[in-house]
Amino acid sequence: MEEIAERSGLAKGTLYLYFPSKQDIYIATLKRGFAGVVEHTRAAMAAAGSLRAKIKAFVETRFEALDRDRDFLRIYYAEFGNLAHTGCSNPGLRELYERQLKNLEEMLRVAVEAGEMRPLPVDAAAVALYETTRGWLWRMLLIGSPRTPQEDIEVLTDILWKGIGQ
Amino acid sequence: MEEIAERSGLAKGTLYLYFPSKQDIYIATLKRGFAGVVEHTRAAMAAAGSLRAKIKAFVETRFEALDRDRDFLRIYYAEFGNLAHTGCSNPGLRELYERQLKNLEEMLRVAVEAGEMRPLPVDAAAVALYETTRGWLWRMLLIGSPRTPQEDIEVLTDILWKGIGQ
DNA sequence: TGGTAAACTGACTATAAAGTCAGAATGGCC
DNA sequence: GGCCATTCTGACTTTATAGTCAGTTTACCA
Repeated sequence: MEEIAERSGLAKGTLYLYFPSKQDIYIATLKRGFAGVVEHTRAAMAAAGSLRAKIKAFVETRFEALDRDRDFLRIYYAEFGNLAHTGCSNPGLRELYERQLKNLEEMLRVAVEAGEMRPLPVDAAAVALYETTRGWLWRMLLIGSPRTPQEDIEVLTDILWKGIGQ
Repeated sequence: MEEIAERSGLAKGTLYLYFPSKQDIYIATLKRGFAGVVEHTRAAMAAAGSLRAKIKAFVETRFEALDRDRDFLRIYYAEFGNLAHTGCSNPGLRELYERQLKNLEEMLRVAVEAGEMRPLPVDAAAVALYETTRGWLWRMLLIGSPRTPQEDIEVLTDILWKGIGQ
C-alpha cells in the first residue's frame, strides 16, 4: 500500500477513501485491465467470418495482450490460479472468467448450427480454446518460444481448428 | 508453521531442523505430491499402444489425480500460476513442469516418426496437450462439469486427438 | 549408571505491512 | 476574510507469523 500510495502521488490514508481494502484495489486493477481485452476479443471474433478466422482472432487478440503488457498478464494469470484456491472470494474476477467462456460458447453454438463445427459440447470446446491459449501464453511468459509470434499463432490456430472444427 | 508443527506432532523449532524455511517445506510437499503423478503418467503412456491411447492415458491419469486429492491439485495449480510471476524462485517446481513437457515431447516425437501425427512442432503439441488438460481440470475444480468423468475424458481425448493426430 | 550426542521444545524476537484517525490543507461560496 | 465541506496526510496501532535459541528430553553406548 505504501508503494501504491507513493506511485499514485497520494498518501496511504487517501487510498482508503477510494477503496475499502488492498484486495479491492487489486481486483479492481485486474478487472479494469482485462475487461478491455475481453471486449476487444469479442469484437475481433464478431468481425471474423468463418469459425477458423474467429479462432485465429481469439488467439491473436491474446497474443497482442501479451505483447502489450507482460507484467500485467503475469499477475493476472497468477491471480487466476488462486481463484480455484481461494474459492469464491473474488467474485468479480470469477465473473470475468465466466463471461469470457460464455462469449466463446455463444460463438461456438452459432458455428455448430452453421455446421462449421462437429457437434461437440460447446462448453468443452470453449474450455479447450480458452485454456490452450492461456497455457500457451503462460509458457511464453515462463520460457518463451522458439518460433515467431506469427508462427505461434498459426500453429496454435491450426491445432485448435483441427481439434474442434468440422 | 504453527499449524504444520501441530499436525505433524512436532514443535515449530523442530521443523527448522529439517527444512531451512517455510517455502522449502511448501515446495518439497508439492514436488513429492506430484512427482508420483508424473511418474504414473509416464508409465501409463508408455504402456498404451497408439498415440490416441497415449493421449487418453495422459488425460485419464490427470483425472485420477484430481479424484484422489482435490485440495492438493488446487494448491499445486495455484502455485504453478505463481511460477511465471515469481520468476525462477522455485527452480524445483519449474523443473518438474519442464520434465512433464519433455516427457510429452518425447512421446510425440516417436509418434511423428511413426507417422501417427501430422508434422507439428512437438513442443507446441505438448503444450496443447498439457495445458488443455490442466485448464480443464482447473475448471472442474472451480465450476465442475455437466458430464461424467468418463464422458469428459472421452470428449477431451477426442478434441486433443483431432487437434494433433494424423 | 554416567556421559555424550542427537533430537526436540516453545517462549520469545523481529519484521513487515494492512489499516486507522486526529488533524492539516485545499477549494468554493457568501 | 470567515466559514463550511471536501480532500488529503502520514505517524501510529495492530496483527500475524516466520524464524531463533537457550535449555530440555531422549537415545545410545561404554
